[in-house]
Amino acid sequence: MLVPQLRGQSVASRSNETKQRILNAAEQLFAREGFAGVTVRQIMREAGADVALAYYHFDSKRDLFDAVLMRRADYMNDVRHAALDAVEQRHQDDAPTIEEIIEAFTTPLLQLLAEDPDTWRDYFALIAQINNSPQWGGELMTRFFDPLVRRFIDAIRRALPNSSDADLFWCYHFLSGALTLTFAETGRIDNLSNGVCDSSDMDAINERLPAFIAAGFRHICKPD
Amino acid sequence: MLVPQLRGQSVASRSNETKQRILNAAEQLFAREGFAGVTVRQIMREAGADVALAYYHFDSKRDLFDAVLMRRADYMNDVRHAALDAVEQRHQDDAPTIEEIIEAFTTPLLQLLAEDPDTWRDYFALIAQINNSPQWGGELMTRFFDPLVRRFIDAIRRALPNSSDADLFWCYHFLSGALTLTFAETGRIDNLSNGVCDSSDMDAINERLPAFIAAGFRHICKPD
DNA sequence: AGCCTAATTCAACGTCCGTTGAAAGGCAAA
DNA sequence: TTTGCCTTTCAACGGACGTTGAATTAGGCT
Repeated sequence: MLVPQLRGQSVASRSNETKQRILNAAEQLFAREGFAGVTVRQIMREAGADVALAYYHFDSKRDLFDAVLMRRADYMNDVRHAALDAVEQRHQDDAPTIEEIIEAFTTPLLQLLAEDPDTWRDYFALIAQINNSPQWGGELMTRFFDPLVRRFIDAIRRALPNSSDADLFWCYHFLSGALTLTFAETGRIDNLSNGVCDSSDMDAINERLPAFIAAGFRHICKPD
Repeated sequence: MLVPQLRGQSVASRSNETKQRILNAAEQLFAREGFAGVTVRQIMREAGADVALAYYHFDSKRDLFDAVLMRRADYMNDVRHAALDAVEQRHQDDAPTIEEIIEAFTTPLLQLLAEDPDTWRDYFALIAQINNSPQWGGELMTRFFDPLVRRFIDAIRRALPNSSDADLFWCYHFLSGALTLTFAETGRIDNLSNGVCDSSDMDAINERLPAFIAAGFRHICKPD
């Protein structure tokens, strides 16, 4: 099948562009106010398009919400899988340290932020809200992130042999809470510290979060 | 001024009872669906009272939301202040360990859950959502919890002398994320672990969370 | 040119929203 | 019994909600 030469802009790409504009507007607004706090009309006003167009490109408000999540989930998972690949590549004979594994879980997020701050800031804020919501947390986090998370926990299990599953899962849960709050950039730490700390200071986070978490794992996950 | 003998139920106490019924319904619903995900009509249906009554007892939906938060915040802060008092009482001459301080921050929450599970479960879920929301996180957490949190950080500072403020605030931030997610009981860890772990298993949390966090503090907050 | 399909606009649907003013009920004081 | 205050009900307001069907536009194909 031949791909036709496109003069100017094809219909399909025009459609995809508006779809992305809608997703961008939705991502930003959902991140700030949550699913219920945003109306389809607001989103389409922000996207500069007619309300009905939302329902041409997506089945429903809920479907649009899922599409916002889905759009970046695969890429984010790929980046983190690649980081863990690199660690395992480096340690084909010996075992990596937990620090290296945790860093493979966290530093890709910092890289994404460095590449395209505005985009990923909103996405991470959205993930934080979902992770902490009884409504979405159980289902959506599981759906989008379980395979990656399981692989990381397996890697940590090998780095801390004979740890119990319960210890590993609980420690991952603590990691998950610390990580999502930190990347949500709610402004909380800025207020609490009277400006000593800056939510968006990624170097400060990179210097502390992986080491903090690794120390916690090390302390809890010991051979039975 | 004389307090009149009340035959049956006084007007004032009748009023306070419905007010509490409204707050209970609001707490439960806000915890599950967030501020915007709940309507005043839903709340009043759940509370078994007329819609307009919400606006007799509270100024607005937002005011009701604040009242839900405020109702338990003072008591919760008192319990945690008392726990830290006890630690400082025990260590008037020597310094307490970080473990003891962190436990004074976390175990009161477990006690509240043991006393009245249904009530506090919803409240903690609500706090978790607020803490992770860009909309509320900065302002509300600061308003309700800053004095207590500052006192705890001061105590940790004395237990880990010469730590930098930035280290202390960041480590507290990680604690905050881990703690609020853990007490939110979203069901996430149950799914992830295929039932190995149980969100509501407070013993499992008590055995791991304080030790995990203390190890993190110890590792990061070292003399300059 | 004319057709076909995909993309977009327009106008509207029924429903529910947060909120309010006025009326009704209940109970203590006089 | 009447008065007066506190609490609760009733009915409604204007507006915004999620969603839809039909009409319009735009662009590639023959």
